[in-house]
Amino acid sequence: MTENKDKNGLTEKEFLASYSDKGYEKPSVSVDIMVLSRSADFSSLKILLIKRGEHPFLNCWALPGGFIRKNETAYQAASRELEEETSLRGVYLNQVYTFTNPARDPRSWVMSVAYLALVSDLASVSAKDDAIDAAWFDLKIDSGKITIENEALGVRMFYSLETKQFQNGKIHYENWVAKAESSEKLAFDHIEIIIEAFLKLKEKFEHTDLAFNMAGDKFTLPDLQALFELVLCKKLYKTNFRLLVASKVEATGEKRKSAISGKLSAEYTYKAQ
Amino acid sequence: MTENKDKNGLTEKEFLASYSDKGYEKPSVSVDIMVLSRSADFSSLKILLIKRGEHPFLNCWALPGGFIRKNETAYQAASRELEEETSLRGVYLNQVYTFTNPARDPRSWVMSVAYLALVSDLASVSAKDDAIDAAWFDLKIDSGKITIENEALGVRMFYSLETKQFQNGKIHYENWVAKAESSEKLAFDHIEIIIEAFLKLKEKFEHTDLAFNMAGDKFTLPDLQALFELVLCKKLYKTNFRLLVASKVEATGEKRKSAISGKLSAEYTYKAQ
DNA sequence: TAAATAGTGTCTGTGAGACACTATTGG
DNA sequence: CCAATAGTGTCTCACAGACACTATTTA
Repeated sequence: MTENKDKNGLTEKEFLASYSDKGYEKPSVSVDIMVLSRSADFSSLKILLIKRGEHPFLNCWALPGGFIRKNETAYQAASRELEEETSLRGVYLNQVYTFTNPARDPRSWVMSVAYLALVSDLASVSAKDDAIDAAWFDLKIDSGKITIENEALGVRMFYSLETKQFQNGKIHYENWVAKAESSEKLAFDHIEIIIEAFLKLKEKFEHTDLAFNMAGDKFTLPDLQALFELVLCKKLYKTNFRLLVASKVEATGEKRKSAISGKLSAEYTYKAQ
Repeated sequence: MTENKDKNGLTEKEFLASYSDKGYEKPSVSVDIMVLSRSADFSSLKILLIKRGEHPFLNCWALPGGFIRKNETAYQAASRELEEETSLRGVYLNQVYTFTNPARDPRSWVMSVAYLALVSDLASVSAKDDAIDAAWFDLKIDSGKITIENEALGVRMFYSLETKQFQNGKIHYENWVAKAESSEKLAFDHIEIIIEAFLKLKEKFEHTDLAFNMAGDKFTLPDLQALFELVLCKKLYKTNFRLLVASKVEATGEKRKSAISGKLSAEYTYKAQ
């Protein structure tokens, strides 16, 4: 194979030496990261947003992210940006979807590889670099609407969701399309990224151990259940829930106050299979 | 917002007019498509490969695909390439994963957005453009190995699979890593794309209606079951299988020979919910 | 006529969904 | 002491897994 010559009589080595891709127009490729956590009392989901200091979408809130550099993978870029902007390391980080609408960035042709990061402790973040204007927002996604707000900052963004039918081959799908209802809006197509990442999270939450990336090292079962209910957007039955997680948790022997109720509960840790 | 000026005193309009991204090095972005079908008698999965006529990987077999153009989405690019290379239109086509290893293409920095396409009829493809050297290969993925072969062409590619442990946040995963065991190999990292796409297909096959994109307009239940067994890599029980698909199919009233056994069976069509 | 396959009946175990109940504890 | 919550028992229903059996038909 390596000895084969192409129609111009070049070997692979010769071809590569002479190869140039200067002729083609190319896109920029960025990563955008949905960093998701929960409030200390397990009463709401939290999403990390960064205030843009530059055009376009100057002063708008946006997902953290940045451009992929020449000698790194998208994962490495997401990991690097996450550490630069939040000092977070070693957290759950996974590719969600790649957004390629050529009109998604008014500057130029920019694609974005979306990532989802899960964090258990809010405090581990905002410390670092105060030059960057970052803040945790409450994220509420329920039937028909998305609310993203930070009361202390007086910011509230509100989207309504329509279900839109479409078809792929023989399969009929329903998808959510968000429409901004507030004057403040997220930058770019970041609301779409949030929807996609949240759907993926929901899908995996019941059948994998994702929850334990958001629960903290030690937790009570009432608190863990509250977390599941936040993500799955529905009430769970205590008995069924405890059966579900029974094989994945281990009692520490300690008792402590549930964040959610202030009553004493047994304390557990995650037990990897 | 649109009236705000940035630190250089520019409005968004002025900023965009002066914006240039010429300074940054950018990757090329391609789409690669795993086109999957089945043999007429439902006895094996078929994958469409194209013989490369250029360096690198000259004369190697590769997934169909090509570069994304400036004013299209990745989906449109995949759709266009699929039609150009196979004349297929309107088939199931879905994004799988984005591969970004900077070393995946020896020419230069090339990312690839992988797509999975499902096709019910082999014949609908190879007709078109005979300048392109395209062929259907048998695809067998079972415990520990992948075989991709076309007996008529005398081509057989063989990979062994190792399960590799890795960790993401608190979650421990197992992933498959393929190692080529034959002299002929697929181009680029296409074996990884095949693995990823096949895993995604398996995941969705039982819980969505993907199967009906590969079954054909009319089919018998024994044939449909054979298809499920090919994709899920395991034998199914007739009773349970028929219960599973009962609500998704509708008898046409006709009887016909099962492709798999040559015996008369009732004929069904897909009934979308 | 025999071997193979289409098609149906039914038993099992598992897990989600749903209540009811007791034990404990903070206010 | 009472209201709220931790924790447990158990019933139901849907469904996957597993056999056994009858009906049909090709070879």
